Amino acid sequence: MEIQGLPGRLLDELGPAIASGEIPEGAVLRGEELEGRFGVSRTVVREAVRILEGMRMVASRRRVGITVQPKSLWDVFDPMVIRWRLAGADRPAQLRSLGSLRVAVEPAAAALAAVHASDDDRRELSALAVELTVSARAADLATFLRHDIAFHATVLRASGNEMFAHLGDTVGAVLTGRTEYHLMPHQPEPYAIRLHREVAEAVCAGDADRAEQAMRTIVTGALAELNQQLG
Amino acid sequence: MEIQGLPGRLLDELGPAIASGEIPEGAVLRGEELEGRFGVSRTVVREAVRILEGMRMVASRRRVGITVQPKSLWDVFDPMVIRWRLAGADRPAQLRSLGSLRVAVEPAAAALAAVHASDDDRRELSALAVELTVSARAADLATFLRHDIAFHATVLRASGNEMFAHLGDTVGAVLTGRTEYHLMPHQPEPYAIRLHREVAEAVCAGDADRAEQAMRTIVTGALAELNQQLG
DNA sequence: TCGCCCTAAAGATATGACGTATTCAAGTGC
DNA sequence: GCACTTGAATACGTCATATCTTTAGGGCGA
Repeated sequence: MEIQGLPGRLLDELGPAIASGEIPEGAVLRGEELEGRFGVSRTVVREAVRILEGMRMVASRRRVGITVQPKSLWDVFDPMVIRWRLAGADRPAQLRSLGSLRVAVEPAAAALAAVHASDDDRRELSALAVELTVSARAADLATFLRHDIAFHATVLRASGNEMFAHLGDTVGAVLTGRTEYHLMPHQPEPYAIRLHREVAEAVCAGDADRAEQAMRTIVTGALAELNQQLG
Repeated sequence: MEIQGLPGRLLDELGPAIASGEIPEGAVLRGEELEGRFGVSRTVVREAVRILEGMRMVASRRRVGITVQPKSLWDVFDPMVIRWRLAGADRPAQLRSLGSLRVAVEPAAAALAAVHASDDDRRELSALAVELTVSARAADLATFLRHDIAFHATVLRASGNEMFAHLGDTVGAVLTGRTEYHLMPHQPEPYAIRLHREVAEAVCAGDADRAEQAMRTIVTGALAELNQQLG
């Protein structure tokens, strides 16, 4: 999943630093300076910079250096960018953006899943709904989170739309970030659990409308809770 | 917008070849072979490969070579990947995926735009709706397409959600691809034009529900038409 | 003051050398 | 005959250095 080798480690330094604004938009880095700062060779610096350039976070121009691009140009859908922003000062804004995206996408994915899901998908969804109920009742937040992530990822994957499917990891990151944010205060609400069961049942029954509605209730609720948490 | 220099040109060769399946999933390339095939140095090959690795289209392992990853791992939201797939054999599948994404995202964006749009945004939207009407009546498909792209991009940007905003270019690519696909047959339907005007009016009036509904009608109609075209 | 040209700065590319992980197979022992 | 070990071949990973290309910015002249 991660970029390997020294360029990867350089990215792990530079990416978060840029994403958090520590290296501000418009700042100019020089390749030679980075070589010295991180004690790596030119090759490594250039490959790392190329990757950042690929996500439009920096632009490299002769005679000028490597300039940090304005945020509005970044590939905000790149999983690495999302991870970096969630880990840094941008976390609230990133959670809000992702919250709206979830409200838009997940209900649609649930509706598609009700039509296109394979038998395996439906079985897995039912099983996850049960496990979700169990771990919630046991107040085991860690496994609850794990199953919750798997549940949403399964719905997205079962939609049959590759682009929706790829948001599975992103949604997982949101759920993780959200759980970390309010520091696992209390056990999950029974109402939310019931909605997850309803999504699973509706998908199994092929009822697109009911699946979509139930999922919409889940994600709009999550967004409302998020806005409340963030003020 | 494009990656510059020789690595960029290498990408323009490799990316489409992989995206179209000409270089199939699981295929193994050797760095040295690419040097020879394209007449460039190791430096260039490595930087291009790093970028492809960043989009998870290839993975480079010692003693093995550069292997093409399965499609399911690709960063399907990366603008470059989308462009390559739209240009090649994957175009129908990519258009379908993007169609569903539009149905999910654009109505939500229109609703948000009705609440968050700036005065400039509202003015621009109204102007574009007018120009859309004019160019449609004149059967000027080229400028109609240009205004249509600008219209949808403006709604997405006006939503205030950075992730929605970034889908503007992607939607533009879809509209362009769609126009090319059925070879600009007849002039745009008056009904669709009226819906665009309605979106603009609703956003200006701050009526989120009406904006969302009108936009939903537009994009579901587009998706239905697409499915009909593709069989 | 304006515009052209020159120079130096910094990235872009090429190349040679060495390091290192990984695969595959030969060889050895049981 | 089979399994385990070990070593060599291979292809990427990294570093260092040299040369080319572009271009910002200053200097020069009209």
